[in-house]
Amino acid sequence: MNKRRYDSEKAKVEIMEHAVSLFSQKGYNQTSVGDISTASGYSKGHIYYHFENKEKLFVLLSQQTMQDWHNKWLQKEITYSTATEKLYGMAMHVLYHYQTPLLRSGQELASNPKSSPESVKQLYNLAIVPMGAYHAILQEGIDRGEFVHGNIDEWTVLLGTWLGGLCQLTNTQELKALEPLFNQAITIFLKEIKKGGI
Amino acid sequence: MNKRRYDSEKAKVEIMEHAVSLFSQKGYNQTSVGDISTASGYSKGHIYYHFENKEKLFVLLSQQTMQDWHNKWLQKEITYSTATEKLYGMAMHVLYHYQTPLLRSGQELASNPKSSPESVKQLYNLAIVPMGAYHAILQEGIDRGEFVHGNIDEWTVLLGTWLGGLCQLTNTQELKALEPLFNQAITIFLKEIKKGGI
DNA sequence: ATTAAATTAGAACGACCGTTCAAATTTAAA
DNA sequence: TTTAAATTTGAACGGTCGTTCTAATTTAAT
Repeated sequence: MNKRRYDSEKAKVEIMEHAVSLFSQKGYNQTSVGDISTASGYSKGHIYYHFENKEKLFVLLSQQTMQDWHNKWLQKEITYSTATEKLYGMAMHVLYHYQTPLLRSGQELASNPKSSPESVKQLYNLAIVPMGAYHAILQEGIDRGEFVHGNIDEWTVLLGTWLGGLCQLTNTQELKALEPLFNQAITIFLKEIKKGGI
Repeated sequence: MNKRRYDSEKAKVEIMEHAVSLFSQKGYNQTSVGDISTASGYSKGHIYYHFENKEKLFVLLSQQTMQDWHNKWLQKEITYSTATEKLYGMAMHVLYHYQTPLLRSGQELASNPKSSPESVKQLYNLAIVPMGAYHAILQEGIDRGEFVHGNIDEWTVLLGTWLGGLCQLTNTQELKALEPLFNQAITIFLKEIKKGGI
């Protein structure tokens, strides 16, 4: 056994990893700082050395997770050539990479009157990220002549809520089994917006 | 001031009303029995005279709320003559009467490992009620020749998740403003299932 | 080698929460 | 009127949790 050396950054990363996992599994309120301490192997005091409080830690984790999701999408996006393909690709990206349980924990925090308004605001702002991605695809489809001209903002919300609703199924069903459902949603949605009829 | 008389049933009802309101506003974990006691004006001890514990109280409230929603729908349903009309009517019924905040609190309870498995099961069973209502409309549409023959179970899930996703918007937006969105979702969905093309 | 800063641990605190319990009050039956 | 049951209260308990604080340990600079 080597002599232990402090590596504060490694500790911070490990704490964050375990915290994400616990918040996703148990929700915000039911995950205690003690839980994170036990899981990560670092003391409670040490967690407060790295993070101001539990709330700020959670917000940071949520933002990072959402950023991660978006970055992965931007990488995958360039492998598709049409907006139609991108919609199907996005459905799979949401199904497999959208961290539904973590984001739902955010609703727990946001619905608590004791939470700081700033944190609540930051969590609500997270919803803008996926909506922006959907909007970009739809805009591209219109520009490329794949999709008809229509109320793009309304389309964005409709698509976003549908994918968001479908994501709730990931609690109780296997991801693989949900693929046809996600694809079918895109197919139906495309009938509305795609140029050239059925 | 009349001499006060015990009216246990009235007390029970009042406690339940305030509990529903609080669970909806603040979520399950963030609503304490003390909160319900203060709001209803009955002591904590009295709440436990009527209900075994907080968890059972919440499950009862959820079941009653869902039952209520369904009964109201059954009454309204008979005012529509076609399955197509019923779909639009159902969208409005969901928008205005589905108690999204309360039901979301159920996810809080269900995601807590300390919750009794029986309660969790009962909460999950609640989702069957609206799905059953959607299924009935789709079945009727097919039987009446309004809708094409298709995978009715898949349709049910797709419709249910879409309406469920749209309901999340009720947190941040006025109900009235959401009407066009709900209607548009039905319109798009109908393009997929309605007989006779576009 | 000395020293100041960075890092980590763990005890302790104060607050809150779900639940229990014994006692007080009211009701209804005898 | 007496008595037992139903109803209601409020104090109390045991537990948990977020946070703070002090002290110990390690690191890096002098």
